[in-house]
Amino acid sequence: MSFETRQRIISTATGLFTRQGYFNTSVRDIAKAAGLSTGAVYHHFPRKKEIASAITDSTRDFLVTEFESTIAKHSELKDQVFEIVHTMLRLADEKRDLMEYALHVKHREISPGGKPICLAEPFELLKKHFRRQMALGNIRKMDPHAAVVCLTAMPIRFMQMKWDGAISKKLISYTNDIYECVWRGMENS
Amino acid sequence: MSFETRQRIISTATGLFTRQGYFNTSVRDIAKAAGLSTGAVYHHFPRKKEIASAITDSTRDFLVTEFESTIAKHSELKDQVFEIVHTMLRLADEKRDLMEYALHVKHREISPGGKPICLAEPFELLKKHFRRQMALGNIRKMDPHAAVVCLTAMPIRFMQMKWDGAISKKLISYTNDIYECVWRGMENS
DNA sequence: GTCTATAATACGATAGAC
DNA sequence: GTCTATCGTATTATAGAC
Repeated sequence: MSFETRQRIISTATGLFTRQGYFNTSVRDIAKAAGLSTGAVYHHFPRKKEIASAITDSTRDFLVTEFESTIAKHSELKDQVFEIVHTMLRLADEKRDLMEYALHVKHREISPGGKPICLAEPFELLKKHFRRQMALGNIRKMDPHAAVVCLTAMPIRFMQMKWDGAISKKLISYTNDIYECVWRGMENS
Repeated sequence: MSFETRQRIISTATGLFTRQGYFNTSVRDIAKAAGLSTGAVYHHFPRKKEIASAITDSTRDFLVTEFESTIAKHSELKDQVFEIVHTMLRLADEKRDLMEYALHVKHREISPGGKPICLAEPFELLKKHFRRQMALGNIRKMDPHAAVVCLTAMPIRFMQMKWDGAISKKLISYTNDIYECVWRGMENS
């Protein structure tokens, strides 16, 4: 099945989908950019939609692993919060295609009923963690949804603004400002 | 030019674009849903893209007016912040199509170089206001971008989650939780 | 201003040779 | 596994009657 070819198709498509959108990218575009013919692409993926699904799956898995190891780095919640904010911004700077695909591509338009990556496993992972911390009294009492959104909303909005061209600086340079807002928003004081 | 017909095309298209996406909506779809023929639609709009532009323009104007009057309601910043959060959530509940179009439709995919509505005039309006408040010492010193994102990120993320089906309750019911996080994040204490 | 009919094109997907 | 060639279809947009 030529694993490398399949992988090249995936990474080529990720770039094209995020840069020009799923619907503005034809299978011909992907094939040409990957140095293949349309026939070859269709040999690896029965449908265009399946290429998008493959990207979604690998992105989701990557983010779950990344979040798990980020949380494991510290024992104090305060430090974990800083580290999560930092990681999200760093990934947006370093793996732009991957993060933009996860957050910006409208999966619902591609396959009806499809949930965005950020609301699936990676989001649930964080929600569970903060529910425990809330029970322990380490953050204020509030709706569990609100706690996770308090943590992720600012990093995500900054990413979206960066991708939309409203920010030119590296996102990582906003780490402290964002962390301060986030932590003050949830700390139990 | 039959103003009502033009208006019916716009509101019909807004619903279709937000529900099934710009690229999954054909001009035939719009015409049929509006009770017209494709020829009639093309009489009012030379290109499909222009329909999207017309929606964008009216949405932007609406939001600017809405934000201006919301800020004018109170003199205390604290109250203004609550009111803005409340207004954003209320609009998302009451004018879903309009808000979802403003925030969820990927304008960049429709016309290259197009900025999202939320980053244009409405966003700039809030940024100017908070820059003044920061100079007056009413909120903590931080990057002006960060201050506005601190205010808008949580309401916007909640909207996106609602539209993606992750939330079923009315958004307005989260007003207090969101306001607490936002205000604690920016207050000068 | 609205209709029907159709032109022109691009796309997803397939067939069959190599 | 990869290629070229092509089918069938859907889409944007136009032409011309009413």
